[in-house]
Amino acid sequence: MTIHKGIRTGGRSARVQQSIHEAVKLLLESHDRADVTVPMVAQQAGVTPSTIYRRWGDLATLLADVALERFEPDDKLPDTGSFPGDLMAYAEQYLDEMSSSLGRSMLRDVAASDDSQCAGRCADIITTRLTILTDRAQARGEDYPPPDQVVDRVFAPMVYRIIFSKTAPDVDYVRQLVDQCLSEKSA
Amino acid sequence: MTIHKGIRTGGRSARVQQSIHEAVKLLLESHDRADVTVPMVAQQAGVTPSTIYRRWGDLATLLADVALERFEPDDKLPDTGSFPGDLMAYAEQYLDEMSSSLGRSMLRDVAASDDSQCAGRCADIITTRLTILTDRAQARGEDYPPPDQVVDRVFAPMVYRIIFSKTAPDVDYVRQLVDQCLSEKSA
DNA sequence: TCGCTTAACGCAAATTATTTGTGTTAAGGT
DNA sequence: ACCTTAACACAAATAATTTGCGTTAAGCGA
Repeated sequence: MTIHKGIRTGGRSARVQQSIHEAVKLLLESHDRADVTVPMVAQQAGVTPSTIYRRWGDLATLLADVALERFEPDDKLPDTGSFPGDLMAYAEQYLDEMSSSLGRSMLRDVAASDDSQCAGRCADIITTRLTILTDRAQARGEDYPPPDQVVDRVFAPMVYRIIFSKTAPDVDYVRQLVDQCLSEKSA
Repeated sequence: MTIHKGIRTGGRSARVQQSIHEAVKLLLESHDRADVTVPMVAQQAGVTPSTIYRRWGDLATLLADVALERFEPDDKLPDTGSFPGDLMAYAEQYLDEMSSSLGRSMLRDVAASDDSQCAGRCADIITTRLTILTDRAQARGEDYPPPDQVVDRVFAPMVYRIIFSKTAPDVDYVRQLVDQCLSEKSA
């Protein structure tokens, strides 16, 4: 018994949603983000445009939804044996994924989403993953900063520069952020 | 002799641009950002839609352009007599402007802009204003952090929370950011 | 398992937004 | 004052979005 009262999550609906998500991802590889349209996605996915409009409302919402799905991690965070190492590895991986042209536009799509749940979930993903790292640290008996502080000191600056700066941040910059974050009190 | 080679910046062009900007600002007060359209703006401004499409390309670009104009400060930064006071005043003012529903959507519009110059100028405005504050601090003989560090420590977290967090940051949070930023070495 | 209800879809017509071709106006330079 | 042509208005052509309605099948309960 599902919790939802009437909203259908499986069967054909699930297949349609998946094929539309796939279509977006496929089109985004060969086309510029600016010239992919709803009818284009619909044709690629083998559905009618009205299906997409009825479900997502507009292209921006759909793109944000797909981007969010991509942010959802499928791989485990590598355990380097120490919190500083774990954090550095995650931060570098995040930079690598998000500073690319595609990652950048995905970040923009989510940021632009007027649905506050969408952008919120994006932030939740980072916080959740950081909590995994701090849990590990605690289990090891290490000293560590709270996840919120890591967000402020490392990920917020990184995301800010990716979105607003003309030049993408490099690895050295991220290392600096992590080092500075770790050389402080745990509040 | 203007530097531009053929691009017209005055006379009718300037009047049309201004009336379109005014129209956007007016419409954004009574309508939700999601349901203002190009033809709607055109009618309000007394121009034809094709004028807007030819000049800005699409609604998103126009909205980002108008938002950027609004970010451009018309008032002077208040001189409180010390760098900590100046910075706190500016940070609080920024929070006040950007955490409103309108400010939030303006920030999103600029962030979503695929024109890298647009988002870049948004960041430049902050850095430029911070440089004014550090120049004052230097003239007073105060110790102060470099503008880039203030961006990382104060404005990046603030903007990140405004865009991605479900709940807007409050004044206490910003005060904490400023305090923490100032209690560090000037790198 | 078998119906029942209705969410989600396809299809096509109606509406609205965007692009494009052409003529006109006036900004910026000579 | 006189060119050149950027920027605009207008309207026709195209493309995107919305909407009405019939059909399919997901989720639910007997």
